[in-house]
Amino acid sequence: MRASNRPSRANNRSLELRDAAAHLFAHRGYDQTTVREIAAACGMTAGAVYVHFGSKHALLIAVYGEAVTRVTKRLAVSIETLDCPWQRLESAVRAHLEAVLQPNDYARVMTRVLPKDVGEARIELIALRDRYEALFRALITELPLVPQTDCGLVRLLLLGAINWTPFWYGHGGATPREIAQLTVTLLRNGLAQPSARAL
Amino acid sequence: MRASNRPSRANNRSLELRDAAAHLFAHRGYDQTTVREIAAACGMTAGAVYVHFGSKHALLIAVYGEAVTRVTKRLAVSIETLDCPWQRLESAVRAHLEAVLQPNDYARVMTRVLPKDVGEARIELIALRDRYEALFRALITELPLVPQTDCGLVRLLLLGAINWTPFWYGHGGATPREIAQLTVTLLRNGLAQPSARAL
DNA sequence: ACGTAAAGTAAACATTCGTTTACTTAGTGA
DNA sequence: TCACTAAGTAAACGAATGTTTACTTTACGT
Repeated sequence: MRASNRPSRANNRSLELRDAAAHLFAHRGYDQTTVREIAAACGMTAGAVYVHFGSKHALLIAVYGEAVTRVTKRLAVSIETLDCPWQRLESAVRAHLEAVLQPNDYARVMTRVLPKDVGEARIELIALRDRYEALFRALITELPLVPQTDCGLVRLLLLGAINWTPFWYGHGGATPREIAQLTVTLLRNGLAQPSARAL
Repeated sequence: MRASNRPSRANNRSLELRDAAAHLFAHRGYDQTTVREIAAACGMTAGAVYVHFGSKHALLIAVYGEAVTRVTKRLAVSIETLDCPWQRLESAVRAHLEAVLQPNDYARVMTRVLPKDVGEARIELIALRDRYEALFRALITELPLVPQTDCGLVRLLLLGAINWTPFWYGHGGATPREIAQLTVTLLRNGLAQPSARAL
């Protein structure tokens, strides 16, 4: 009746494998990471990976799913106490940036491996990502924008700007907080000198 | 003395190869494209590719260089008759988007294959890309922005937003012209209702 | 007419990769 | 104790890849 310390057998090495895969996918990309490397990172043989995951694709989907779950949770927490729509968006952008830019293996996979590059697993990855982007859709819908603004287009431009950050972060010198501030200020007020502001 | 119709020998199949490589790199990515496919697209054998290019990496660098040259030229033409800094930027963004979004093999390579994914050729690709991004640096420097704006950061966010467009273009329904308009309007005036505008 | 050198072929080379197979180990429940 | 099953290993498989080699073709200069 010792159900609590039972998992001596179910010593889930699956999670260990998933973490190792996340680390390698994030740092070297999906194609450049081999199953043997993932296994070796856990002190195992390549064959043993297939006891836990049916294929390399299945491993990627597991990593990607966990990434979306984690960053979704983090984002939800960061905005739950805020009321102002602009503040909520800025906080969400900042949470996203911190997740993506800090050496966070799971979050990095979301921007590092592109759904287009993984063939069969494409559909499942896109579904996972859509679930996440819906959060931003909601935040943007809340904003008091000038009439007839294309909210969908705004969301896509915003996500593009922040999804691209991993490719230059570090060379700019700006922190995630500063990037988030400028991004949302830009979205709200623009950058033109007030005297030169026009339609 | 028939120097004009001489090139029956120098029938530059190198360019033919480069074009085929551009097409395949743009549509399937660098890793997923094989040397044999590129050769077959020109009705050749894989071995013949190495008569013209020393390696697959060299072929990529040739494609990438040509891409930068073409899009640079196109961008320069699009802004040469304009004076207003905001109009110049909008025209440049539009030219960039049209190049990247239309089925233009060379321009697509610039956003489809990421320098990080190609190992040794990384340095040369980054140098080529920097040359292009310097054009945007100049356009942004011309803008009458609110004081103490981080122009570098603005440039990176802008390029991120438009570099990411290939991943969603077509699902949004917007044309390159509309995307460019919204992008620069956003950069200039922001999107908040005038009544709610604040620092 | 002839030698040369570029252009191209066919085939093999040497890896590398994802995956499978046959076998071993060890903890568990009855 | 004993059969059962999950976990893991070692090795091989089969396909694909970038690249090289040896050989052939062909157009041009002299």
